[in-house]
Amino acid sequence: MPRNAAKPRETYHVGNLEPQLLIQAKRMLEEVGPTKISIRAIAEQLGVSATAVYYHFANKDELLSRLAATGFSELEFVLNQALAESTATTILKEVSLAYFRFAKRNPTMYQLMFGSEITQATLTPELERAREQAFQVLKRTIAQILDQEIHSKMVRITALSSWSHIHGMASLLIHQVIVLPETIDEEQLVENALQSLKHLFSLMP
Amino acid sequence: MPRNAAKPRETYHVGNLEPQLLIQAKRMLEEVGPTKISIRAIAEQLGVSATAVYYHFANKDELLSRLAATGFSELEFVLNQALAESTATTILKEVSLAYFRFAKRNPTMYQLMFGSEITQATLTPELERAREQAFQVLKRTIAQILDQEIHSKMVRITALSSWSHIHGMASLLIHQVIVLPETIDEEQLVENALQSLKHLFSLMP
DNA sequence: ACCTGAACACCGTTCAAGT
DNA sequence: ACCTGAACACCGTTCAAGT
Repeated sequence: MPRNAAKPRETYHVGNLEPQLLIQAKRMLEEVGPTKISIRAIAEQLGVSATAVYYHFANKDELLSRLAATGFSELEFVLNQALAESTATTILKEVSLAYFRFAKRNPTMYQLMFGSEITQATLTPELERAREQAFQVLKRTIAQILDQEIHSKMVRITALSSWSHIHGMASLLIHQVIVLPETIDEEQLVENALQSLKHLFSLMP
Repeated sequence: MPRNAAKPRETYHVGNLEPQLLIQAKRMLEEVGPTKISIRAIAEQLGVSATAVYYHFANKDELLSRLAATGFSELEFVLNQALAESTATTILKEVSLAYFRFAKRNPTMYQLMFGSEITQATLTPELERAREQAFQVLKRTIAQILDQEIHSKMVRITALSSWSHIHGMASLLIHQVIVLPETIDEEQLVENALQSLKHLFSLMP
């Protein structure tokens, strides 16, 4: 018995199967997580044979890469939004908070985007572009704060370092390596994380 | 044909299968990565039936958890070593560097330790303890720098934040989200990452 | 151009049975 | 106490064939 009611089609041809596969894949990702997502199950849920998938995607890796790419586009969007709405003094906190919120609200997608399921062997150009564009927003943010050229080495390493910080927090929380009380205020948490590091570094040479 | 020559035993009984399974699992982890590790293959390589594994481990999750726990113990060890060998002015850099090096030298183990393969459903007490002990070293490091009680809230959030930073860097590099030149000096990289954040935060309110 | 069915080589896990 | 064999319900992927 299938875990989900198959919806049998009347027509042999589906029409626009490709986008439907991505939509269903996303749904399944949210339900079962990045490790248990399955091509056969996705196909079955759409009432289509498993092999139909292979007409539209080279393999599972490519489908997942395409899916992850949409995640990076969404992330880029929310970061750009935060950047646009922030003032000079709050810019780092606002962008970091937007990043953190995206991760917390889309944990399975975030795991897919940064996890081991997507091998770099099959890295789609589309995925690499989407990733790079999201990182660009972080670079713009940092360039603005530092008041330096976006292509400078200084901006690059600082953006990388700042990205690491917020990505690390998101990652540790999502994987439950650290557990915080349910009631915690996300804004306070990000603010505290930034301030505590500021203080720590002020003590260093 | 098996991908690895099975070594048939003469005796029915193996003796100490449990540790051997963990050793072989580690070997396989390093060869094929955390997503492709397989109980059947591990058993076959030891010349033992796949079901023998289930006498020693409840399931795959438990085996992987036990394996990950050894990773956290090793990490704890190298962190402690760095902490012991560092001076007051270099302590943060030294511990961060030790952490970063562990991740770079054991990428598949690191992926397993922080990835999606281990569900929190089957989180072994052993794994939780090992994790917590590694984190304790980071806390001790921070407590020393801040010159505060190790159990204070301030130490906790700062250690968490600092851990996020270095874990984020390791994670982004291992997953090839960012690619650095082969020739890069790890010590310089960590130093630059710390310094760039110090400067960034100095510009914030 | 787009999809199916059968087949292959894998999985993790169970259960009764063997030593 | 420790291990095996057969069986079940899954996978991803290929290939020839159908519409």
